[in-house]
Amino acid sequence: MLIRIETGSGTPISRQIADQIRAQCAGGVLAPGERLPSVRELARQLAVNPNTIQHIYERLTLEGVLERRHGDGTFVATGNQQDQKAEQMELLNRDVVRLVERAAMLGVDESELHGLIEKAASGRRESVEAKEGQS
Amino acid sequence: MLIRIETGSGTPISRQIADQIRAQCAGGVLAPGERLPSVRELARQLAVNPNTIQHIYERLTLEGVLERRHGDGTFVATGNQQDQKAEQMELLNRDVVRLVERAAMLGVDESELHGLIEKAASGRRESVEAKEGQS
Amino acid sequence: MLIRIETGSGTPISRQIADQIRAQCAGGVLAPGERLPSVRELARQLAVNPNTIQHIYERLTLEGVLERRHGDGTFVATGNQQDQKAEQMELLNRDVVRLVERAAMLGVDESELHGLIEKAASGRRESVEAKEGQS
Amino acid sequence: MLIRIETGSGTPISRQIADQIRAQCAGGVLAPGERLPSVRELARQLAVNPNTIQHIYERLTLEGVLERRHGDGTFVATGNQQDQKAEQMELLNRDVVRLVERAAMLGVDESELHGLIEKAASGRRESVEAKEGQS
DNA sequence: GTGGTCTAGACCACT
DNA sequence: GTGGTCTAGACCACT
Repeated sequence: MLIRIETGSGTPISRQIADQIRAQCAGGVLAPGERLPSVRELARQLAVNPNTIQHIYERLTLEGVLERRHGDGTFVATGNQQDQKAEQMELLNRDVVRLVERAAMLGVDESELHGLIEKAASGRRESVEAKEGQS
Repeated sequence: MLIRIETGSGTPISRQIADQIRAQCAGGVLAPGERLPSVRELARQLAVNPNTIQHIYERLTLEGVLERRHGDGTFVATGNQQDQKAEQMELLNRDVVRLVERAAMLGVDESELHGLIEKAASGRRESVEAKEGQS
Repeated sequence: MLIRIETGSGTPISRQIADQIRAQCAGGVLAPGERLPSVRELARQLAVNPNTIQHIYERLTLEGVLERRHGDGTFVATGNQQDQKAEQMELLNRDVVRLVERAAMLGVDESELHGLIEKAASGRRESVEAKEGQS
Repeated sequence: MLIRIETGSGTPISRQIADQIRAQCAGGVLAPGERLPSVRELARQLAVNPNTIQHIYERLTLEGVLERRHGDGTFVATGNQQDQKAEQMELLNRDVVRLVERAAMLGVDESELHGLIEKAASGRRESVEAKEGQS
Protein backbone atom coordinates (compact mmCIF):
# COMPACT_ATOMS: atom_id res chain seq x y z
CA MET A 1 0.00 0.00 0.00
CA LEU A 2 1.28 3.44 -0.93
CA ILE A 3 0.79 6.13 1.71
CA ARG A 4 2.64 9.43 1.83
CA ILE A 5 2.97 11.36 5.05
CA GLU A 6 3.83 15.02 5.06
CA THR A 7 5.18 15.97 8.46
CA GLY A 8 4.92 19.51 9.70
CA SER A 9 1.93 20.24 7.50
CA GLY A 10 -0.36 20.93 10.40
CA THR A 11 -2.65 18.07 9.41
CA PRO A 12 -2.24 15.23 11.94
CA ILE A 13 -0.59 12.19 10.42
CA SER A 14 -3.48 9.96 11.49
CA ARG A 15 -5.82 12.09 9.42
CA GLN A 16 -3.49 12.07 6.46
CA ILE A 17 -3.25 8.29 6.55
CA ALA A 18 -6.99 7.77 7.08
CA ASP A 19 -7.85 10.14 4.23
CA GLN A 20 -5.58 8.29 1.85
CA ILE A 21 -6.92 4.87 2.77
CA ARG A 22 -10.48 6.16 2.44
CA ALA A 23 -9.74 7.61 -0.98
CA GLN A 24 -8.01 4.45 -2.21
CA CYS A 25 -10.92 2.28 -1.06
CA ALA A 26 -13.47 4.58 -2.67
CA GLY A 27 -11.45 4.90 -5.88
CA GLY A 28 -10.80 1.19 -6.23
CA VAL A 29 -7.00 1.38 -5.84
CA LEU A 30 -7.72 -0.89 -2.90
CA ALA A 31 -10.28 -3.47 -4.03
CA PRO A 32 -13.18 -4.69 -1.86
CA GLY A 33 -12.10 -7.69 0.19
CA GLU A 34 -8.40 -6.91 -0.27
CA ARG A 35 -6.22 -7.49 2.79
CA LEU A 36 -4.49 -4.47 4.29
CA PRO A 37 -1.10 -4.64 6.00
CA SER A 38 -1.36 -5.61 9.66
CA VAL A 39 -1.39 -2.85 12.25
CA ARG A 40 2.20 -3.56 13.22
CA GLU A 41 3.41 -3.92 9.65
CA LEU A 42 1.94 -0.63 8.43
CA ALA A 43 3.21 1.10 11.56
CA ARG A 44 6.70 -0.17 10.75
CA GLN A 45 6.44 0.87 7.08
CA LEU A 46 5.33 4.40 7.91
CA ALA A 47 7.51 4.67 11.00
CA VAL A 48 4.62 5.62 13.25
CA ASN A 49 3.38 4.12 16.50
CA PRO A 50 1.26 0.97 16.10
CA ASN A 51 -1.40 2.57 18.28
CA THR A 52 -1.86 5.29 15.69
CA ILE A 53 -2.58 2.72 12.97
CA GLN A 54 -4.81 0.74 15.33
CA HIS A 55 -6.79 3.90 15.91
CA ILE A 56 -7.09 4.63 12.18
CA TYR A 57 -8.18 1.08 11.31
CA GLU A 58 -10.72 1.16 14.13
CA ARG A 59 -12.16 4.43 12.96
CA LEU A 60 -12.39 3.35 9.34
CA THR A 61 -14.08 0.15 10.48
CA LEU A 62 -16.72 2.15 12.35
CA GLU A 63 -17.19 4.20 9.18
CA GLY A 64 -17.77 1.02 7.19
CA VAL A 65 -14.71 1.48 5.00
CA LEU A 66 -12.77 -1.46 6.44
CA GLU A 67 -13.60 -4.79 8.06
CA ARG A 68 -11.58 -6.39 10.82
CA ARG A 69 -11.50 -10.12 11.48
CA HIS A 70 -10.12 -10.88 14.91
CA GLY A 71 -7.00 -12.98 14.74
CA ASP A 72 -7.02 -12.82 10.97
CA GLY A 73 -6.50 -9.32 9.63
CA THR A 74 -7.98 -6.12 8.26
CA PHE A 75 -9.74 -5.98 4.90
CA VAL A 76 -11.39 -3.47 2.58
CA ALA A 77 -15.13 -3.68 3.31
CA THR A 78 -17.28 -5.14 0.56
CA GLY A 79 -20.35 -3.37 -0.73
CA ASN A 80 -21.48 0.26 -0.98
CA GLN A 81 -18.39 1.35 -2.94
CA GLN A 82 -20.72 3.55 -4.96
CA ASP A 83 -21.81 5.56 -1.93
CA GLN A 84 -18.27 5.86 -0.67
CA LYS A 85 -17.02 7.14 -4.00
CA ALA A 86 -19.82 9.71 -4.18
CA GLU A 87 -19.07 10.90 -0.66
CA GLN A 88 -15.36 11.21 -1.37
CA MET A 89 -16.06 13.13 -4.58
CA GLU A 90 -18.20 15.54 -2.61
CA LEU A 91 -15.41 16.11 -0.10
CA LEU A 92 -12.90 16.56 -2.91
CA ASN A 93 -15.13 19.12 -4.55
CA ARG A 94 -15.57 20.99 -1.31
CA ASP A 95 -11.79 21.30 -1.08
CA VAL A 96 -11.62 22.47 -4.69
CA VAL A 97 -14.07 25.25 -3.86
CA ARG A 98 -11.99 26.28 -0.86
CA LEU A 99 -8.82 26.23 -2.92
CA VAL A 100 -10.35 28.46 -5.59
CA GLU A 101 -11.44 30.96 -2.94
CA ARG A 102 -8.04 31.05 -1.30
CA ALA A 103 -6.42 31.50 -4.70
CA ALA A 104 -8.74 34.40 -5.51
CA MET A 105 -7.86 36.12 -2.24
CA LEU A 106 -4.20 35.83 -3.15
CA GLY A 107 -4.90 37.39 -6.53
CA VAL A 108 -4.25 34.09 -8.32
CA ASP A 109 -6.70 33.78 -11.21
CA GLU A 110 -8.22 30.65 -12.68
CA SER A 111 -5.67 30.15 -15.45
CA GLU A 112 -2.75 30.40 -13.02
CA LEU A 113 -4.47 27.84 -10.83
CA HIS A 114 -4.82 25.47 -13.79
CA GLY A 115 -1.08 25.93 -14.31
CA LEU A 116 -0.33 24.93 -10.71
CA ILE A 117 -2.55 21.86 -11.04
CA GLU A 118 -0.81 20.85 -14.24
CA LYS A 119 2.63 21.20 -12.72
CA ALA A 120 1.61 19.19 -9.63
CA ALA A 121 0.03 16.48 -11.78
CA SER A 122 3.08 16.07 -13.99
CA GLY A 123 5.32 16.11 -10.91
CA ARG A 124 3.21 13.34 -9.43
CA ARG A 125 3.37 11.25 -12.60
CA GLU A 126 7.16 11.41 -12.62
CA SER A 127 7.41 10.44 -8.98
CA VAL A 128 5.07 7.48 -9.46
CA GLU A 129 7.01 6.30 -12.52
CA ALA A 130 10.24 6.55 -10.54
CA LYS A 131 8.72 4.37 -7.79
CA GLU A 132 7.51 1.84 -10.30
CA GLY A 133 10.93 1.77 -11.95
CA GLN A 134 12.43 0.83 -8.60
CA SER A 135 10.34 -2.25 -8.02
CA MET B 1 -13.93 42.71 4.66
CA LEU B 2 -15.27 39.48 3.17
CA ILE B 3 -14.67 36.37 5.25
CA ARG B 4 -16.49 33.08 4.77
CA ILE B 5 -16.73 30.58 7.58
CA GLU B 6 -17.50 26.98 6.90
CA THR B 7 -18.76 25.34 10.08
CA GLY B 8 -18.38 21.63 10.55
CA SER B 9 -15.48 21.41 8.13
CA GLY B 10 -13.08 20.19 10.76
CA THR B 11 -10.87 23.26 10.37
CA PRO B 12 -11.30 25.49 13.45
CA ILE B 13 -12.98 28.81 12.68
CA SER B 14 -10.13 30.83 14.16
CA ARG B 15 -7.79 29.23 11.68
CA GLN B 16 -10.19 29.76 8.80
CA ILE B 17 -10.46 33.46 9.62
CA ALA B 18 -6.71 33.96 10.15
CA ASP B 19 -5.91 32.14 6.90
CA GLN B 20 -8.27 34.33 4.93
CA ILE B 21 -6.94 37.58 6.41
CA ARG B 22 -3.39 36.42 5.73
CA ALA B 23 -4.25 35.55 2.13
CA GLN B 24 -6.04 38.83 1.52
CA CYS B 25 -3.12 40.82 2.92
CA ALA B 26 -0.60 38.88 0.87
CA GLY B 27 -2.70 39.07 -2.28
CA GLY B 28 -3.40 42.79 -1.98
CA VAL B 29 -7.17 42.44 -1.57
CA LEU B 30 -6.40 44.20 1.70
CA ALA B 31 -3.89 46.96 0.93
CA PRO B 32 -0.93 47.87 3.19
CA GLY B 33 -2.01 50.47 5.73
CA GLU B 34 -5.72 49.69 5.25
CA ARG B 35 -7.80 49.72 8.42
CA LEU B 36 -9.41 46.47 9.52
CA PRO B 37 -12.77 46.26 11.31
CA SER B 38 -12.52 46.55 15.09
CA VAL B 39 -12.39 43.34 17.11
CA ARG B 40 -16.00 43.82 18.24
CA GLU B 41 -17.26 44.78 14.82
CA LEU B 42 -15.71 41.78 13.06
CA ALA B 43 -16.88 39.48 15.85
CA ARG B 44 -20.41 40.78 15.35
CA GLN B 45 -20.22 40.41 11.57
CA LEU B 46 -19.02 36.81 11.76
CA ALA B 47 -21.08 35.94 14.81
CA VAL B 48 -18.10 34.60 16.72
CA ASN B 49 -16.72 35.34 20.16
CA PRO B 50 -14.79 38.64 20.34
CA ASN B 51 -12.02 36.75 22.18
CA THR B 52 -11.48 34.69 19.06
CA ILE B 53 -10.96 37.80 16.89
CA GLN B 54 -8.77 39.35 19.58
CA HIS B 55 -6.48 36.34 19.49
CA ILE B 56 -6.38 36.27 15.71
CA TYR B 57 -5.41 39.95 15.50
CA GLU B 58 -2.75 39.37 18.15
CA ARG B 59 -1.30 36.45 16.34
CA LEU B 60 -1.27 38.11 12.95
CA THR B 61 0.42 41.12 14.53
CA LEU B 62 3.16 38.87 15.89
CA GLU B 63 3.52 37.39 12.41
CA GLY B 64 3.99 40.88 10.96
CA VAL B 65 0.84 40.68 8.85
CA LEU B 66 -1.05 43.32 10.85
CA GLU B 67 -0.17 46.36 12.95
CA ARG B 68 -2.10 47.52 15.99
CA ARG B 69 -2.10 51.20 16.93
CA HIS B 70 -3.19 51.66 20.51
CA GLY B 71 -6.34 53.76 20.80
CA ASP B 72 -6.71 53.87 17.02
CA GLY B 73 -7.24 50.44 15.45
CA THR B 74 -5.76 47.50 13.55
CA PHE B 75 -4.16 47.95 10.12
CA VAL B 76 -2.57 45.88 7.40
CA ALA B 77 1.18 46.07 8.02
CA THR B 78 3.24 48.02 5.50
CA GLY B 79 6.30 46.58 3.78
CA ASN B 80 7.43 42.99 3.13
CA GLN B 81 4.29 42.20 1.08
CA GLN B 82 6.56 40.38 -1.34
CA ASP B 83 7.74 37.88 1.27
CA GLN B 84 4.24 37.30 2.54
CA LYS B 85 2.88 36.70 -0.92
CA ALA B 86 5.70 34.26 -1.70
CA GLU B 87 5.03 32.38 1.53
CA GLN B 88 1.29 32.19 0.89
CA MET B 89 1.88 31.00 -2.68
CA GLU B 90 4.06 28.23 -1.33
CA LEU B 91 1.32 27.13 1.05
CA LEU B 92 -1.26 27.30 -1.74
CA ASN B 93 0.93 25.21 -3.96
CA ARG B 94 1.45 22.64 -1.24
CA ASP B 95 -2.33 22.27 -1.02
CA VAL B 96 -2.56 21.94 -4.80
CA VAL B 97 -0.10 19.06 -4.68
CA ARG B 98 -2.13 17.36 -1.96
CA LEU B 99 -5.34 17.87 -3.90
CA VAL B 100 -3.85 16.31 -7.02
CA GLU B 101 -2.72 13.28 -5.03
CA ARG B 102 -6.09 12.78 -3.38
CA ALA B 103 -7.79 13.10 -6.76
CA ALA B 104 -5.46 10.50 -8.24
CA MET B 105 -6.24 8.06 -5.43
CA LEU B 106 -9.91 8.54 -6.15
CA GLY B 107 -9.33 7.77 -9.80
CA VAL B 108 -10.02 11.38 -10.83
CA ASP B 109 -7.64 12.36 -13.61
CA GLU B 110 -6.13 15.77 -14.37
CA SER B 111 -8.73 16.83 -16.91
CA GLU B 112 -11.61 16.04 -14.57
CA LEU B 113 -9.86 18.05 -11.90
CA HIS B 114 -9.56 21.03 -14.26
CA GLY B 115 -13.29 20.71 -14.82
CA LEU B 116 -14.00 20.86 -11.08
CA ILE B 117 -11.77 23.94 -10.74
CA GLU B 118 -13.56 25.63 -13.61
CA LYS B 119 -16.97 24.97 -12.14
CA ALA B 120 -15.90 26.22 -8.70
CA ALA B 121 -14.35 29.36 -10.21
CA SER B 122 -17.41 30.26 -12.21
CA GLY B 123 -19.61 29.54 -9.20
CA ARG B 124 -17.47 31.89 -7.16
CA ARG B 125 -17.66 34.66 -9.76
CA GLU B 126 -21.44 34.51 -9.74
CA SER B 127 -21.63 34.60 -5.95
CA VAL B 128 -19.28 37.61 -5.78
CA GLU B 129 -21.23 39.48 -8.43
CA ALA B 130 -24.43 38.83 -6.54
CA LYS B 131 -22.89 40.24 -3.34
CA GLU B 132 -21.62 43.31 -5.17
CA GLY B 133 -25.03 43.89 -6.70
CA GLN B 134 -26.51 43.95 -3.19
CA SER B 135 -24.31 46.70 -1.78
CA MET C 1 -23.58 10.76 35.82
CA LEU C 2 -24.14 7.29 37.25
CA ILE C 3 -22.02 4.56 35.72
CA ARG C 4 -21.40 1.17 37.29
CA ILE C 5 -18.38 -0.87 36.31
CA GLU C 6 -18.23 -4.56 36.99
CA THR C 7 -14.61 -5.68 36.92
CA GLY C 8 -13.74 -9.24 36.10
CA SER C 9 -16.94 -9.77 34.15
CA GLY C 10 -15.17 -10.46 30.87
CA THR C 11 -16.79 -7.44 29.22
CA PRO C 12 -14.18 -4.72 28.73
CA ILE C 13 -14.80 -1.70 30.93
CA SER C 14 -14.80 0.62 27.93
CA ARG C 15 -17.70 -1.33 26.48
CA GLN C 16 -19.55 -1.33 29.77
CA ILE C 17 -19.20 2.43 30.07
CA ALA C 18 -20.10 3.11 26.43
CA ASP C 19 -23.18 0.87 26.65
CA GLN C 20 -24.43 2.68 29.71
CA ILE C 21 -23.91 6.15 28.22
CA ARG C 22 -25.65 5.03 25.02
CA ALA C 23 -28.60 3.65 26.97
CA GLN C 24 -28.91 6.76 29.14
CA CYS C 25 -28.86 9.03 26.07
CA ALA C 26 -31.42 6.91 24.27
CA GLY C 27 -33.62 6.59 27.34
CA GLY C 28 -33.50 10.28 28.19
CA VAL C 29 -31.74 9.90 31.55
CA LEU C 30 -29.18 12.12 29.84
CA ALA C 31 -31.08 14.84 27.98
CA PRO C 32 -30.11 16.12 24.51
CA GLY C 33 -27.66 19.01 24.84
CA GLU C 34 -26.71 18.08 28.39
CA ARG C 35 -23.01 18.45 29.25
CA LEU C 36 -21.14 15.29 30.19
CA PRO C 37 -18.27 15.24 32.68
CA SER C 38 -14.94 16.10 31.07
CA VAL C 39 -12.68 13.27 29.98
CA ARG C 40 -10.38 13.75 32.95
CA GLU C 41 -13.21 14.18 35.42
CA LEU C 42 -15.05 11.01 34.42
CA ALA C 43 -11.75 9.12 34.35
CA ARG C 44 -11.12 10.23 37.93
CA GLN C 45 -14.67 9.33 39.04
CA LEU C 46 -14.50 5.84 37.60
CA ALA C 47 -10.82 5.35 38.42
CA VAL C 48 -9.87 4.47 34.86
CA ASN C 49 -7.28 5.95 32.53
CA PRO C 50 -8.32 9.20 30.82
CA ASN C 51 -7.38 7.65 27.46
CA THR C 52 -10.08 5.06 27.95
CA ILE C 53 -12.74 7.75 28.41
CA GLN C 54 -11.31 9.76 25.50
CA HIS C 55 -11.70 6.67 23.36
CA ILE C 56 -15.28 6.08 24.48
CA TYR C 57 -16.33 9.71 23.93
CA GLU C 58 -14.69 9.66 20.50
CA ARG C 59 -16.49 6.51 19.49
CA LEU C 60 -19.87 7.70 20.70
CA THR C 61 -19.31 10.95 18.82
CA LEU C 62 -18.68 9.01 15.61
CA GLU C 63 -21.88 7.09 16.30
CA GLY C 64 -23.78 10.36 16.64
CA VAL C 65 -24.66 9.83 20.29
CA LEU C 66 -22.45 12.63 21.62
CA GLU C 67 -21.10 15.93 20.33
CA ARG C 68 -17.71 17.35 21.21
CA ARG C 69 -16.89 21.05 21.17
CA HIS C 70 -13.17 21.60 21.16
CA GLY C 71 -12.03 23.56 24.17
CA ASP C 72 -15.53 23.52 25.59
CA GLY C 73 -16.76 20.07 26.46
CA THR C 74 -18.71 16.98 25.51
CA PHE C 75 -22.50 17.03 25.17
CA VAL C 76 -25.39 14.69 24.44
CA ALA C 77 -26.13 15.05 20.73
CA THR C 78 -29.41 16.68 19.83
CA GLY C 79 -31.90 15.09 17.46
CA ASN C 80 -32.71 11.51 16.39
CA GLN C 81 -33.39 10.35 19.96
CA GLN C 82 -36.24 8.32 18.51
CA ASP C 83 -33.94 6.27 16.27
CA GLN C 84 -31.46 5.77 19.06
CA LYS C 85 -34.11 4.53 21.44
CA ALA C 86 -35.45 2.11 18.83
CA GLU C 87 -31.98 0.77 18.16
CA GLN C 88 -31.22 0.32 21.85
CA MET C 89 -34.56 -1.47 22.36
CA GLU C 90 -33.67 -3.85 19.58
CA LEU C 91 -30.30 -4.61 21.18
CA LEU C 92 -31.98 -5.10 24.56
CA ASN C 93 -34.47 -7.48 23.06
CA ARG C 94 -31.70 -9.46 21.36
CA ASP C 95 -30.08 -9.92 24.76
CA VAL C 96 -33.41 -10.99 26.25
CA VAL C 97 -33.69 -13.72 23.61
CA ARG C 98 -30.17 -14.90 24.38
CA LEU C 99 -30.89 -14.93 28.10
CA VAL C 100 -34.02 -17.01 27.61
CA GLU C 101 -32.09 -19.54 25.54
CA ARG C 102 -29.30 -19.83 28.07
CA ALA C 103 -31.85 -20.24 30.83
CA ALA C 104 -33.59 -23.00 28.90
CA MET C 105 -30.30 -24.86 28.45
CA LEU C 106 -29.76 -24.69 32.20
CA GLY C 107 -33.21 -26.11 32.77
CA VAL C 108 -34.51 -22.80 34.13
CA ASP C 109 -38.07 -22.29 32.98
CA GLU C 110 -39.87 -19.04 32.22
CA SER C 111 -41.45 -18.58 35.63
CA GLU C 112 -38.13 -19.03 37.41
CA LEU C 113 -36.64 -16.45 35.06
CA HIS C 114 -39.40 -14.00 35.93
CA GLY C 115 -38.49 -14.59 39.57
CA LEU C 116 -34.83 -13.74 38.92
CA ILE C 117 -35.84 -10.56 37.08
CA GLU C 118 -38.11 -9.55 39.93
CA LYS C 119 -35.40 -10.08 42.52
CA ALA C 120 -32.86 -8.13 40.46
CA ALA C 121 -35.32 -5.29 39.90
CA SER C 122 -36.19 -4.96 43.57
CA GLY C 123 -32.48 -5.18 44.45
CA ARG C 124 -31.79 -2.37 42.03
CA ARG C 125 -34.56 -0.22 43.47
CA GLU C 126 -33.16 -0.56 46.95
CA SER C 127 -29.66 0.29 45.83
CA VAL C 128 -30.87 3.37 43.96
CA GLU C 129 -32.90 4.54 46.95
CA ALA C 130 -29.87 4.07 49.17
CA LYS C 131 -27.78 6.22 46.81
CA GLU C 132 -30.45 8.90 46.73
CA GLY C 133 -30.71 8.81 50.51
CA GLN C 134 -26.99 9.56 50.72
CA SER C 135 -27.10 12.72 48.68
CA MET D 1 -26.40 -31.45 20.10
CA LEU D 2 -28.17 -28.17 19.51
CA ILE D 3 -25.89 -25.11 19.33
CA ARG D 4 -26.93 -21.76 17.91
CA ILE D 5 -24.31 -19.31 16.67
CA GLU D 6 -25.13 -15.68 16.27
CA THR D 7 -22.60 -14.09 13.95
CA GLY D 8 -21.87 -10.42 14.19
CA SER D 9 -23.02 -10.22 17.79
CA GLY D 10 -19.62 -9.16 19.06
CA THR D 11 -19.26 -12.29 21.16
CA PRO D 12 -16.65 -14.59 19.56
CA ILE D 13 -18.12 -17.82 18.22
CA SER D 14 -15.75 -19.96 20.27
CA ARG D 15 -17.09 -18.36 23.41
CA GLN D 16 -20.68 -18.75 22.27
CA ILE D 17 -20.16 -22.46 21.64
CA ALA D 18 -18.28 -23.09 24.89
CA ASP D 19 -20.90 -21.23 26.91
CA GLN D 20 -23.70 -23.28 25.43
CA ILE D 21 -21.95 -26.60 26.02
CA ARG D 22 -21.20 -25.57 29.60
CA ALA D 23 -24.83 -24.56 30.17
CA GLN D 24 -26.20 -27.80 28.68
CA CYS D 25 -23.85 -29.92 30.80
CA ALA D 26 -24.74 -28.00 33.95
CA GLY D 27 -28.46 -28.04 33.19
CA GLY D 28 -28.59 -31.73 32.36
CA VAL D 29 -29.59 -31.27 28.73
CA LEU D 30 -26.34 -33.12 28.16
CA ALA D 31 -26.22 -35.94 30.73
CA PRO D 32 -23.05 -37.03 32.61
CA GLY D 33 -21.18 -39.63 30.56
CA GLU D 34 -22.99 -38.74 27.36
CA ARG D 35 -20.85 -38.75 24.21
CA LEU D 36 -20.31 -35.49 22.38
CA PRO D 37 -19.95 -35.23 18.60
CA SER D 38 -16.35 -35.61 17.39
CA VAL D 39 -14.30 -32.45 16.79
CA ARG D 40 -14.64 -32.85 13.03
CA GLU D 41 -18.32 -33.68 13.15
CA LEU D 42 -19.26 -30.70 15.30
CA ALA D 43 -17.03 -28.41 13.20
CA ARG D 44 -18.88 -29.60 10.09
CA GLN D 45 -22.30 -29.13 11.71
CA LEU D 46 -21.56 -25.59 12.83
CA ALA D 47 -19.47 -24.72 9.78
CA VAL D 48 -16.52 -23.53 11.84
CA ASN D 49 -12.84 -24.41 11.79
CA PRO D 50 -12.07 -27.77 13.48
CA ASN D 51 -9.25 -26.03 15.36
CA THR D 52 -11.85 -23.90 17.10
CA ILE D 53 -13.77 -26.96 18.33
CA GLN D 54 -10.53 -28.65 19.30
CA HIS D 55 -9.62 -25.72 21.55
CA ILE D 56 -13.09 -25.54 23.05
CA TYR D 57 -13.05 -29.25 23.96
CA GLU D 58 -9.56 -28.84 25.43
CA ARG D 59 -10.59 -25.89 27.51
CA LEU D 60 -13.79 -27.49 28.79
CA THR D 61 -11.79 -30.59 29.69
CA LEU D 62 -9.42 -28.48 31.77
CA GLU D 63 -12.45 -26.93 33.45
CA GLY D 64 -13.74 -30.37 34.34
CA VAL D 65 -16.88 -30.04 32.26
CA LEU D 66 -15.85 -32.67 29.68
CA GLU D 67 -13.68 -35.78 29.66
CA ARG D 68 -11.63 -36.95 26.68
CA ARG D 69 -10.88 -40.64 26.26
CA HIS D 70 -7.99 -41.15 23.89
CA GLY D 71 -8.99 -43.14 20.82
CA ASP D 72 -12.61 -43.15 21.91
CA GLY D 73 -14.16 -39.67 22.09
CA THR D 74 -15.26 -36.77 24.21
CA PHE D 75 -17.85 -37.16 26.98
CA VAL D 76 -19.70 -35.09 29.53
CA ALA D 77 -17.73 -35.41 32.76
CA THR D 78 -19.37 -37.38 35.56
CA GLY D 79 -19.76 -35.99 39.06
CA ASN D 80 -19.82 -32.45 40.45
CA GLN D 81 -22.86 -31.50 38.34
CA GLN D 82 -24.18 -29.72 41.39
CA ASP D 83 -21.24 -27.33 41.55
CA GLN D 84 -21.38 -26.66 37.84
CA LYS D 85 -25.05 -25.91 37.91
CA ALA D 86 -24.61 -23.56 40.87
CA GLU D 87 -21.80 -21.75 39.04
CA GLN D 88 -23.81 -21.40 35.85
CA MET D 89 -26.83 -20.15 37.77
CA GLU D 90 -24.64 -17.50 39.34
CA LEU D 91 -23.43 -16.38 35.93
CA LEU D 92 -26.99 -16.34 34.61
CA ASN D 93 -28.14 -14.27 37.52
CA ARG D 94 -25.31 -11.81 37.04
CA ASP D 95 -26.52 -11.31 33.47
CA VAL D 96 -30.08 -10.86 34.69
CA VAL D 97 -28.92 -8.08 37.01
CA ARG D 98 -27.09 -6.38 34.14
CA LEU D 99 -30.13 -6.69 31.91
CA VAL D 100 -32.36 -5.10 34.50
CA GLU D 101 -29.94 -2.17 34.88
CA ARG D 102 -29.66 -1.60 31.15
CA ALA D 103 -33.44 -1.74 30.85
CA ALA D 104 -33.81 0.82 33.64
CA MET D 105 -31.37 3.19 31.91
CA LEU D 106 -33.47 2.90 28.78
CA GLY D 107 -36.58 3.75 30.71
CA VAL D 108 -37.96 0.21 30.38
CA ASP D 109 -39.67 -0.81 33.62
CA GLU D 110 -39.96 -4.23 35.19
CA SER D 111 -43.35 -5.10 33.73
CA GLU D 112 -42.24 -4.26 30.20
CA LEU D 113 -39.20 -6.44 30.74
CA HIS D 114 -41.40 -9.35 31.84
CA GLY D 115 -43.30 -8.84 28.60
CA LEU D 116 -40.12 -9.09 26.53
CA ILE D 117 -39.12 -12.26 28.37
CA GLU D 118 -42.52 -13.79 27.77
CA LYS D 119 -42.43 -13.04 24.07
CA ALA D 120 -38.90 -14.42 23.72
CA ALA D 121 -39.83 -17.58 25.64
CA SER D 122 -42.88 -18.29 23.54
CA GLY D 123 -40.87 -17.56 20.38
CA ARG D 124 -38.29 -20.07 21.54
CA ARG D 125 -40.89 -22.74 22.27
CA GLU D 126 -42.29 -22.44 18.76
CA SER D 127 -38.87 -22.63 17.16
CA VAL D 128 -37.95 -25.75 19.20
CA GLU D 129 -41.23 -27.45 18.32
CA ALA D 130 -40.63 -26.71 14.66
CA LYS D 131 -37.16 -28.28 14.85
CA GLU D 132 -38.51 -31.36 16.62
CA GLY D 133 -41.21 -31.71 14.00
CA GLN D 134 -38.53 -31.84 11.32
CA SER D 135 -36.49 -34.73 12.77
C1' DG E 1 0.68 -13.68 14.11
C1' DT E 2 -3.55 -11.03 14.16
C1' DG E 3 -6.48 -7.62 16.32
C1' DG E 4 -8.46 -5.59 21.21
C1' DT E 5 -7.96 -3.31 25.62
C1' DC E 6 -5.77 -0.57 28.88
C1' DT E 7 -2.32 2.21 31.30
C1' DA E 8 0.95 6.17 31.51
C1' DG E 9 2.28 10.30 30.09
C1' DA E 10 3.73 14.18 26.85
C1' DC E 11 2.54 18.05 24.09
C1' DC E 12 -0.65 20.71 21.34
C1' DA E 13 -4.99 23.42 19.90
C1' DC E 14 -9.19 25.85 21.18
C1' DT E 15 -12.37 28.80 24.18
C1' DG F 1 -9.65 23.88 31.58
C1' DT F 2 -11.34 21.45 27.53
C1' DG F 3 -10.64 18.12 23.88
C1' DG F 4 -6.98 16.03 20.12
C1' DT F 5 -2.81 13.59 18.83
C1' DC F 6 0.90 10.64 19.51
C1' DT F 7 4.31 7.62 21.67
C1' DA F 8 5.54 3.49 24.50
C1' DG F 9 4.54 -0.64 26.13
C1' DA F 10 1.91 -4.50 28.59
C1' DC F 11 -1.27 -8.22 28.41
C1' DC F 12 -5.16 -10.63 26.43
C1' DA F 13 -8.28 -13.05 22.88
C1' DC F 14 -8.84 -15.31 18.45
C1' DT F 15 -7.42 -18.18 14.25
